[in-house]
Amino acid sequence: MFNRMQNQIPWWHGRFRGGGYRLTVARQAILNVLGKSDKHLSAEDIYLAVHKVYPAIGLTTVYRTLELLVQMKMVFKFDFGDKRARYELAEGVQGTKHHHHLVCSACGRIINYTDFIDKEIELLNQTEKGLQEKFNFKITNHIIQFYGLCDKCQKNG
Amino acid sequence: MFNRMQNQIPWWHGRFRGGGYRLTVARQAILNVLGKSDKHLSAEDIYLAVHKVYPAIGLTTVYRTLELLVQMKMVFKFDFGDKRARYELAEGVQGTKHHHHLVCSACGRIINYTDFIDKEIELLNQTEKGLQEKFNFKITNHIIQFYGLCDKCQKNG
DNA sequence: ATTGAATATGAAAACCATTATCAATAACGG
DNA sequence: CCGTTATTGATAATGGTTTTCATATTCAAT
Repeated sequence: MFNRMQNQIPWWHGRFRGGGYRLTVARQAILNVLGKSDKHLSAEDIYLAVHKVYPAIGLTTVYRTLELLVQMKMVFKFDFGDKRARYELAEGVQGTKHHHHLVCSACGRIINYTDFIDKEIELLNQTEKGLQEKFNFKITNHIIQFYGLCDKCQKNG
Repeated sequence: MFNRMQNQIPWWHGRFRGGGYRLTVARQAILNVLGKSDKHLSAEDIYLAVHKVYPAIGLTTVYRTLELLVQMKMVFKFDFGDKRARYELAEGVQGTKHHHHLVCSACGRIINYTDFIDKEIELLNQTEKGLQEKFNFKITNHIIQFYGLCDKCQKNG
């Protein structure tokens, strides 16, 4: 019973070993950061958070690991138009819910919303099916995003 | 009747002068390129096309002009995930139809589609209204895009 | 536990689309 | 035609992301 937490194999162990990848300190640290955050972290955000616990882990490794995690479909990569990529745990991983984003063009604030999602998904599925048939395109993913001004920026603008 | 084409004031004349902007050779050349192309040009694509006719026009001017045109809402700027921005004439300008994009992740091919658009627009409008009310967000625009593999890349993959 | 082979990492340099700088040029109202 | 002021081009700078390459780590086999 003692030492249970430390020695327990984390849920992602199989995902790595199964894919032929090694389970390194850096990769676990990065996944931990992503798992604890409420999202939209840039590579540098993640680097800084990881750096507090493991100062030896470099920014290059963060980039490389994120690329790997995206490829493994454990992480989603987003572009909110502010020149830096943003990352968050993929839907389903660690109970992450499907959601879309609302981005303030002025201050960069990002709101996750899950409202109206059901209808969106439904339409998306229909459209995907239609597009697959018409263009013989095998659709793997989609992006839906809204841009605008948040309440604060409307007042200050 | 003679010289009619050359001397006619182009449709965009008023848009510039009305906004306090000058109607320069570079700006007209860039608009011409955008108007003749069937879309998704990068800044460099545009620069090269313009360069054939006006070798003196530099890449910097192309970037600056595109920025201006986007701000004037005459041009849309897109990101298809290949590190370079893409531009096309805005909806309504020169009869451009509203459409969305289907992007091949493998070869970068982009297909415009107008099918299913009506339902998409309808849903988007509903969602926008809902989001405005719930989050007090003033929505200005949206992005909807599908990614996948085109028929060729499915075979070669 | 130790070892060896292959993967993963860090520091630094390279990349490359886009922006900023600044002196020279062009647009256009008068 | 002139003068004012926006616009431009060459060049340098920026900054997030990738490459490079020598070193360190993982982990299966011993």
